[in-house]
Amino acid sequence: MTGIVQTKRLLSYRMALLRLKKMGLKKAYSHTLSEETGVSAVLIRKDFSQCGIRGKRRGGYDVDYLLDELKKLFGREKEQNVVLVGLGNIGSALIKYEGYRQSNMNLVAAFDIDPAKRTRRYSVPVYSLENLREVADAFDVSVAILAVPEFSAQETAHYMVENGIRGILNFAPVLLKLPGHVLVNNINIMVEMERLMYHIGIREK
Amino acid sequence: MTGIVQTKRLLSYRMALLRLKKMGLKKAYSHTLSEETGVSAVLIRKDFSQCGIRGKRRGGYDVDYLLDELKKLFGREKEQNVVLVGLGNIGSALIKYEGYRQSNMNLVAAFDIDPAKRTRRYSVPVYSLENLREVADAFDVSVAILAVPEFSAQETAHYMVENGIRGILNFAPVLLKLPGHVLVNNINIMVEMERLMYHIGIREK
DNA sequence: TAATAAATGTGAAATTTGTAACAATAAAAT
DNA sequence: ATTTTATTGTTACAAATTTCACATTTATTA
Ligand SMILES: NC(=O)c1ccc[n+]([C@@H]2O[C@H](COP(=O)([O-])OP(=O)(O)OC[C@H]3O[C@@H](n4cnc5c(N)ncnc54)[C@H](O)[C@@H]3O)[C@@H](O)[C@H]2O)c1
Ligand SMILES: NC(=O)c1ccc[n+]([C@@H]2O[C@H](COP(=O)([O-])OP(=O)(O)OC[C@H]3O[C@@H](n4cnc5c(N)ncnc54)[C@H](O)[C@@H]3O)[C@@H](O)[C@H]2O)c1
Repeated sequence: MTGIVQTKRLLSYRMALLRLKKMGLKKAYSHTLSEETGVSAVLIRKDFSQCGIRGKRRGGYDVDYLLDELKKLFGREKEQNVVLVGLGNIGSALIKYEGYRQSNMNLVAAFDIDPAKRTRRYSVPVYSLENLREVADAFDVSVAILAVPEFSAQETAHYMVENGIRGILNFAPVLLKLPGHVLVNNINIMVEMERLMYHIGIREK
Repeated sequence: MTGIVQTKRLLSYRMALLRLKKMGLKKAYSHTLSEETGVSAVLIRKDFSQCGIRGKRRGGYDVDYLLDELKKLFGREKEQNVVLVGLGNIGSALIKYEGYRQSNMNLVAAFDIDPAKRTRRYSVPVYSLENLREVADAFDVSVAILAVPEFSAQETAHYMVENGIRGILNFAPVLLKLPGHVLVNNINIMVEMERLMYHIGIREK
């Protein structure tokens, strides 16, 4: 995968391919994938080429082969267990989400500081954060979703890292300050919303 | 703002500044903002410089001045009304979110195809999509959040655009095919999750 | 007041990312 | 069998983004 930093793009090809496969397609052309992902066809071919993924000239790419190759790049051999911290608005949406399996991951538990949230209403158990180490050890969890309020995000993240978490998908709109070995991926919904509104504004003029 | 495409970055400065201001800070240095946003200090200075925002050498930037300037760039004069389409897991998290105001926007209504979702439980009314045009006209709405299932996203988006929507924040993991004048910003939570897991995997080796 | 230190501001260089042009190949059509 | 067409693969180019080096300014200290 020399030279490509854009993991995101390859992952979006994979998603599109899964859709196409479900629709019964056996072959995919770079321009098909382009339509599905919004990435230019040339760039798609270049990405594949750089990853050592080859198609047939005029014959396109074989869908199963593509998915296999992408799986070699991204697919974790065993299913990856993840946990969710914070069962508020966003958290309870994520705990009910059913799409984890498709990405070969598995939500095994959630955690919340509020005892009232620790019900058996969900398909996975909800604990106090004190149990994180135990769960992380038992299920070999190193990745977590963080959906706690802004003001407690830093402290909570710190605690999580102390207890075995090395990767965080962070919904709180703050930059987490954590040891260098920890990887954070931020999702800032409001920034995305503002971006949208800004760019629409521009066009008005 | 010549030459900057990275609206996202400027918006993240703004968020950080609001936090710093709340904490009582009057001055901000590029390295302070760097710590808060993860963007390098030089780049921050360059961004500001290119936007015509000036600091004081050795004195840093005045927080209020910065916020004012950023408001000139991003701030819509009047509050922007937005709507939400799809009141499922994600949708009901977004309808309860309280942070819209901070970005000078206002969620005025939600829409769902399922009559059971059209309760008065929320602080904004929930309608059938048929009422979209009416609401959009009444509240001058041109931006919407789309949180319907993957399979109905395209059709729903199309309908929304026919009824006055020009900007969509899309949570469904598909590329929407819409007229050129419509702007879409995609949030793909599972791709972000996979990205995180992939990059953690790399480090293991 | 002079010296020092700490910040911003910026042109040039380096890096990264994306596009364009076109050669190579395979399938389809004639 | 030959020609045409559609598609991949690649090299060179262009654009954009980011970093580097350092000049400039201002505040602080001696
Ligand atoms: N809800 C949204 O639509 C939305 C939109 C954009 C950003 N966000 C961000 O996502 C994060 C979560 O938002 P939300 O609306 O779900 O918040 P919320 O207040 O509804 O939920 C937060 C949950 O975290 C729990 N919690 C608090 N401190 C904790 C701790 N130390 N350990 C474990 N659990 C703890 C609370 O009990 C609560 O259940 C926030 O940072 C918010 O800014 C949310
Ligand atoms: N829930 C998550 O954590 C999560 C995570 C990643 C991605 N997503 C994506 O976000 C989207 C929403 O997910 P969700 O879990 O909230 O789904 P959901 O099924 O819980 O909710 C979808 C809602 O949309 C409504 N709806 C369906 N068709 C409609 C139409 N034509 N017009 C108006 N409303 C309609 C349904 O009645 C339902 O209330 C999906 O595309 C999903 O893939 C969700």
